[in-house]
Amino acid sequence: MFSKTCEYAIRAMIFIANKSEDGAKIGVKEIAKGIDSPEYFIAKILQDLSRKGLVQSLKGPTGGFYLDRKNNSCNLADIVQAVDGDHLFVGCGLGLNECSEKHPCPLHYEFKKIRKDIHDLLKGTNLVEFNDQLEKKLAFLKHR
Amino acid sequence: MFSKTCEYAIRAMIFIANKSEDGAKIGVKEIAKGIDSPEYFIAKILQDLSRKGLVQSLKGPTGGFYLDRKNNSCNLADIVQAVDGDHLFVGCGLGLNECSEKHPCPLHYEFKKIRKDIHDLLKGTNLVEFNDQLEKKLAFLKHR
DNA sequence: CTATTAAAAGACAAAAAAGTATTTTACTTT
DNA sequence: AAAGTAAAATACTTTTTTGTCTTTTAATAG
Repeated sequence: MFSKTCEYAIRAMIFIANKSEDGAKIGVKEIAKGIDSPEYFIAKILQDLSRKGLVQSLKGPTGGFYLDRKNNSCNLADIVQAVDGDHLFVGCGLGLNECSEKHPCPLHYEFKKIRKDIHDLLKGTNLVEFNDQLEKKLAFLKHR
Repeated sequence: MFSKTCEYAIRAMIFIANKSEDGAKIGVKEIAKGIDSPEYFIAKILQDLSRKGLVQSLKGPTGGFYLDRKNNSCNLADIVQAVDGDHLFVGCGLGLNECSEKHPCPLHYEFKKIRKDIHDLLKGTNLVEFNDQLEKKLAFLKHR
């Protein structure tokens, strides 16, 4: 569904949203531990998201990653879009690059609905939405 | 959603189902042309599906790929399962390998529904189902 | 101002996926 | 039986994805 990069990105963003509620900044090491991801890899991913403005960062001591007001209202579709592009949302399920209403693949209309459901779900899901569940340990971002 | 291999596999299987309605056998070249795929690549994919019994094949002159009665009732989920495994149907959307009702990722329940929809759609879609549309050129398996 | 800290940038490496080519095997037609 | 055909098997190459490491830049604390 998502690329590995994108999976890590979503988990990291939820993690940061959760940990930086009070304006704190979170370092790469803590994030990597918190979501069970390779440290250098998630660093690279976050740098990319930072360049794209989905997350804020600050260098130096007490530095780290955090979200500003705008980032907080970011939804999961924004992250997927930034990392994997819109392929999942608009691409042909069978890989035809000319698939359209005028020239549909056999599954065009069926997939349209699925893709819409996925997009609606992600678009309607805000980063901060999980803070409660995470705190109460009703949901998890790592393996155990 | 699917791997490239799986996309080609589905398109090829639908193509074969369509072309071998009357028991004819279809060669790799014709298939590759019919679905706009790399010839050697689709050959390899079909050999794999043949080994797994999802498609029949015969060597030599007048040889090629075709479907027997059983294969005809094969649905798209069977193909996806054979090529990509069950990852799409049962895996965690965020890549946690220990994701479960007892230890859910934040999106576990939402994804559960999506995955079920995808599975139901594929499971409920038979190969031969598209013969009509394809013949009437209401649906296509290649780029133009 | 200096030392330290942490992200940014960019180069590198490994693994997996995608794609190609060659040789072997099996079947048919003559 | 021999020649020709088409899939099977297998080896190989390229590209993409995933993951790691080193150097540079920017911020802060002392």
